[in-house]
Amino acid sequence: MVLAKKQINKENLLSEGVQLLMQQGYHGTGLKEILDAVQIPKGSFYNYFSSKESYAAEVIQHYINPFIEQLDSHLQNPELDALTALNNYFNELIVELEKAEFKGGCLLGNLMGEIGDTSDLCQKSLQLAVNRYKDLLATGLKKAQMEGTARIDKSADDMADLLVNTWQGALLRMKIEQSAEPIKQCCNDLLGDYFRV
Amino acid sequence: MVLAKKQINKENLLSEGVQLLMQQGYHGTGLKEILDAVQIPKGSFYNYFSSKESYAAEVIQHYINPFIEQLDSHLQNPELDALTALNNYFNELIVELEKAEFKGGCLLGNLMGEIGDTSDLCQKSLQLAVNRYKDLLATGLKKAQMEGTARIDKSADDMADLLVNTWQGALLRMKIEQSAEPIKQCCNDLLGDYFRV
DNA sequence: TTAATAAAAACGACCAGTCGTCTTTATTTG
DNA sequence: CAAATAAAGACGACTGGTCGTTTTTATTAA
Repeated sequence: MVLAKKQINKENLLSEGVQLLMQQGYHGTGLKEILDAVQIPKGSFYNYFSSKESYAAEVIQHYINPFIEQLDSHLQNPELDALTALNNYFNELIVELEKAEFKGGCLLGNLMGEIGDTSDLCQKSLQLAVNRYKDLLATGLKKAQMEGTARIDKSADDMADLLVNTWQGALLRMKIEQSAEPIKQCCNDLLGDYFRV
Repeated sequence: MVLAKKQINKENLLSEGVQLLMQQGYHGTGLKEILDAVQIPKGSFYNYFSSKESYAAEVIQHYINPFIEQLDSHLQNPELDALTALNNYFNELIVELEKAEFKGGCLLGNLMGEIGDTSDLCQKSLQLAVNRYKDLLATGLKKAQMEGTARIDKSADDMADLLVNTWQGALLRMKIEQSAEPIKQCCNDLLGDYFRV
């Protein structure tokens, strides 16, 4: 009961952190703003997290998990080949980003740029999150290779890296152009062309 | 004399801003830190700039100019074909980034992620800077197409977009991996493979 | 002397983090 | 089982310090 409430509070803090840190950045978001949003007193924050920095490190993991699950469920679909599944997954992301009117983008990309080389704690969390995500993409691409839809003269891991990086860069462009064109072009160029046999 | 000094002060503020904003971000850098570094009193800042935001917008332009000049001089080299010139230019960048031990990365990428969708002023400045840079890349790729080294079934402009975006994403990865491998792979995959005939 | 520029001082708002205190739960003792 | 004690959690007020910006004073140039 009490333990449950603590879990809920922590979960709420993490969820709100995902939104606020993604939209306003690490230094652009004060603890007060987060705590007000979830109605938790200032003094209670440090019962849940040891510092703002370690909080952000946890927010990063909390952010990436749903994406991994979503991507995985697409890849698990037995009716689709892996390359189509990847395409469908990214198209879903694009719809979401259009719905959000291109605000925020990706928490990982934003924090990599802002504090990726200044906060040790967050750097490690970002490494872990990005690599977990990249590995799943590589698994999908490997499957596409075995299905004969993806080229085999490049390793699935290298293609996954390229896809992650281009996607991140395209999200940055999306933010300043306020347009879905960069992220659509990313999918067309890589999934629709370069990765194909 | 006075006008000249004012110009020098402003120039120093912009140069220092490039370094600090790139390494610590917009919200992570206080005006005091910048002013202390160039030894200009805090009260004098608003004699040079109307706000921190408009200052950052000017810093962005001040940042990109040398890159455009550097890239342009490579492309102007009459002894090299354009694709080789582009490769040489990016290899120079990689050397610089290794020398800096992967700290900072690119001011444009970092600020796109942090404030690219929250500051109108900086968003416009980022648009201008990125597009000026991208257009020059497209010019180089167009030249490579005419020289027969780059594929012509994709427009030079689209390839330039892809190159900019992948480069930006690779820089983010570089920051958290503390390695030049992502940016090297970007060059290998695009300039060394995908863009070639 | 007047106008323009520079810089000092001060502004309220906000920052991450800590404090002592109070309440609730867990453990020990009779 | 109950009472006493200990530990843990929750909490708002407050810390010193910094934020970007404005107002006021001092200096310079015309």
